[in-house]
Amino acid sequence: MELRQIHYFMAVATHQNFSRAAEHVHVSQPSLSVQISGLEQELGTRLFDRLGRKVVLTQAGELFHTHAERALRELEQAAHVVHELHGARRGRLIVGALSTVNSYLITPLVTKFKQRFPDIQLQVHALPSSEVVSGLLGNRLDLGICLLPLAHPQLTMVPLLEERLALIAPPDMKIVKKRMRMQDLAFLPLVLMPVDYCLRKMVEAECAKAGVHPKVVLEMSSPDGILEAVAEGTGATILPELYVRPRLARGNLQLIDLYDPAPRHGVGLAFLTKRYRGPAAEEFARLCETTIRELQSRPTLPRVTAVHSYRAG
Amino acid sequence: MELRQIHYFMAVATHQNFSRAAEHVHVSQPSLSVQISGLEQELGTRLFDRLGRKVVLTQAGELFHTHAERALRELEQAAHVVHELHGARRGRLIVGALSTVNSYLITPLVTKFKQRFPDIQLQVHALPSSEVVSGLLGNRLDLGICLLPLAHPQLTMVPLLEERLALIAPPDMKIVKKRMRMQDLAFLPLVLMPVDYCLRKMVEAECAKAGVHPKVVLEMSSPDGILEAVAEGTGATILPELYVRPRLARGNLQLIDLYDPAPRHGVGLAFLTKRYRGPAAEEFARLCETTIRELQSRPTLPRVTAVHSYRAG
DNA sequence: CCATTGCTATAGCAAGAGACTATAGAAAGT
DNA sequence: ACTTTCTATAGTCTCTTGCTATAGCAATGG
Repeated sequence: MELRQIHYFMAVATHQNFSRAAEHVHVSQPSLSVQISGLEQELGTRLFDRLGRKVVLTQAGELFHTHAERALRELEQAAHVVHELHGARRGRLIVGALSTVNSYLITPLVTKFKQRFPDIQLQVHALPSSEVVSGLLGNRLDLGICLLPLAHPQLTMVPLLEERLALIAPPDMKIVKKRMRMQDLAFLPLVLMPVDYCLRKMVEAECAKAGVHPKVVLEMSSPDGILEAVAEGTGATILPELYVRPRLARGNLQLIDLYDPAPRHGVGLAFLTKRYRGPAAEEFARLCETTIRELQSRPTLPRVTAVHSYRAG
Repeated sequence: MELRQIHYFMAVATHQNFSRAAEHVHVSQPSLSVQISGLEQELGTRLFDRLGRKVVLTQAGELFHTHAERALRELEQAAHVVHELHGARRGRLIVGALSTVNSYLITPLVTKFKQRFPDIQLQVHALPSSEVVSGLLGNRLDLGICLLPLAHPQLTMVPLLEERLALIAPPDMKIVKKRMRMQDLAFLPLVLMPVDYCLRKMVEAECAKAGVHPKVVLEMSSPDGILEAVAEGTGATILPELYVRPRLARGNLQLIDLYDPAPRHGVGLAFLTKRYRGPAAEEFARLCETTIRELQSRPTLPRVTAVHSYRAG
């Protein structure tokens, strides 16, 4: 059974006439006759009664017609949904992002994305860098935002920005200057993430580079919780500057640059190299870069208060 | 879009591997690759992510898959129902039959037919001969049983039987012999069908042949009503012998043969010559002939009392 | 009653689509 | 580094399908 035969069949059924049906499907009448009779032979039954002037469906033809019509509709639908997807008017985009990046980058990004592609189902999961990677490899994520450097044969990395870590101290803590050496951290009580967290490991790595051993007085698993603890004077902490900056507005925290060496790390966009990402993902990636440019041009970003319709699991 | 492409697509989707899919659909791997990439090109999107070891559907592929699967199911169904029809396990047969023939031939015939083809939807309409013909020409009937002779260029007639008309008289009417000349009808009060009925015309035609003018004392449009009137002594009537015979059992009617000339007419099976009739109609025609042979071998047929599930409109 | 018209089926020929073999090229496993 | 596994490409050949011309059949009109 060939799709061509089905199309011809439908044409004859509607026009009740081989010659006109042939015109309608842009073939010669004999070609159409041959195809129809081929179909009839394959099915073992006449589908049309050739009654001289008119051609009408037999019972078999009628039964066949109902199903054939539905089949063609389904194929049309199949092509249609794919084209909708291509125009990004349909589809699903699953992104995994570092939780800190999530808070300052994703929030405005999602707003823009939803404006442009209101019908794309967007999911943004806050995940540690390792799970972003495994999610990409396991095909559970379309895009990932994770730490650099990362060299994996199956993944492509696009560097997005450099995150600087800054010291966050309670307002009453007396700091000599607006800057502090990494070595001076050794005498400071710190509130940090638990040891199995990515952010903690990064802080420890930076301290190790400077040859200091941080004095941890409290471990909390949520960055916001840590900031509250700091605001209450429990100690200082070290967090990505971009993450903390919008939270400084309330005035109960002070931000101190660290140096010698300045703690920083790259953040990049990752995806499976061989995987076809689709227009929605491409656009998301583009929006990432423009959003970052905007963030960097406005050092003190006002807190975004809009409610976003994305799920962060 | 070709059906071949859809089949190959489904195979790759299920096996997640081009080579094995190719084996499964009995083509070489390159042929399958070409077809898939042709489909992708036509749709403007990748349908599969070739991830080295595995091949998985893209989002577009998944969307396409659901519809493609349904389309294939519909086509399977289309072929299936046609085959069911071919095996006479499905379908509809619409027969138009003369009302008199209807009563004695169709009743046992329907019983047999329903036994052999329980799933065929059978409709038997009691119609005058002219409407049988127009019904066939208008494609509203699959088969017809009508009067002979009938020569129509589009219709094929198969003679089935000769119906003899007989005089039916009340039991108290004194008849000299069991036979009566047509001429003697002139003095008999008759109960006949109204003039626009086929049966009435036939009776008048037979009388005309014998040169007599029937004396009609009552007109009724139902043969059974006529018989009741005759039984009550209103007059005699003329009806097909086969129709009346099973109704003689009650003993309130007597049947007298007519002769000189014997009134008779042929009855035949009719259908559109060019129309494909299908196995159900073929079988119905065969059953007609066997049933008639049975009827003629048992001159006094017992009244069939079974309830039949056919509609007579 | 013959000729014409309208429609479908068949025959023969030309072009194109698809299938196959061989092979390149990339990635995963040993 | 080598081998294996898998997909993509190139070239050749065959089969399918399309086309034109025409036969054949029924209905219609002069």
